[in-house]
Amino acid sequence: MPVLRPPLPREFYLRPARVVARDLLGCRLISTVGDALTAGRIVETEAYLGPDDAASHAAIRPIAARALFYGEGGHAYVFRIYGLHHCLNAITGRAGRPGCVLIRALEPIRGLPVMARRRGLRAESVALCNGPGKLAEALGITLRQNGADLTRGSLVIAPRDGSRDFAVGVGTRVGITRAVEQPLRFWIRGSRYVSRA
DNA sequence: TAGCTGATTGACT
DNA sequence: GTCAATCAGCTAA
Repeated sequence: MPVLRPPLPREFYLRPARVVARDLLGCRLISTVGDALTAGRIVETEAYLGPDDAASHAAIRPIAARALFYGEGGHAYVFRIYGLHHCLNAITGRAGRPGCVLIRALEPIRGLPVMARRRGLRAESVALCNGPGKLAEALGITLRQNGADLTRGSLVIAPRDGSRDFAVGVGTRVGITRAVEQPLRFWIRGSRYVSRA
C-alpha cells in the first residue's frame, strides 16, 4: 500500500519554511494515533518564519514555542487555538533556524469512517479535513503530539506518489492579524478540499 | 489578579 | 453576513 512507503527524511525539513511548505503539497500525512490508521493528502499549507515574521509564533509566542521553533526540523508543533481547536505544524530548518509549516487542509485517503466518527460527520463529507482544526480532530491530533518526530512514530509524513502533476496556488495567509500581506500560503489548485477557494 | 487575545469552527440571521 | 464557544499565556497594574 502506498501508505507504507517510508516517511520523508530529516533532510527534507532542514530547508526554509516557504520551500518546505510548497514541497509538502501532495505528500501524505499519516496518523496511527489511537490505534486507528487515518491519512490524507496535503492540499494546503502556510509557512511561518522566524522572529522577523510578526505572525509567527516564534515572534508572538516565544516562551511556549521557542524550544521547538529553534530545534531541528522534522518535529511536530501542535498548539491549541481559541481554547478548543488544535493546529498541526511541521518544524523546519536546522537547529537555531526557526520556522514551521502549518498544515491547513487534507484530502482524506485512509480511515474515512474513523475520521467521520471523530468529526461527527458522514465519511463522504468534504468537511472532514478541510481546515487546520478539522484535520487535527479527524486524525486524533492533540497536545500529546506536540514535539513528536515526523520521520518516525505514530504521526509521519510520506512522499507524494508520483511527480508533482498539479498547479500550485500562492496567496496570503488566512486568519492572521499581523504580517497579513506576505504570500506564504500554498495550495493545490483545483482541489475541492482546500479550506478557502 | 484581572482582562484580553487568537494561525478556528459551526450555528444562526 | 454575524457571533458564541473556551482557555493558556500574555499584558497591565
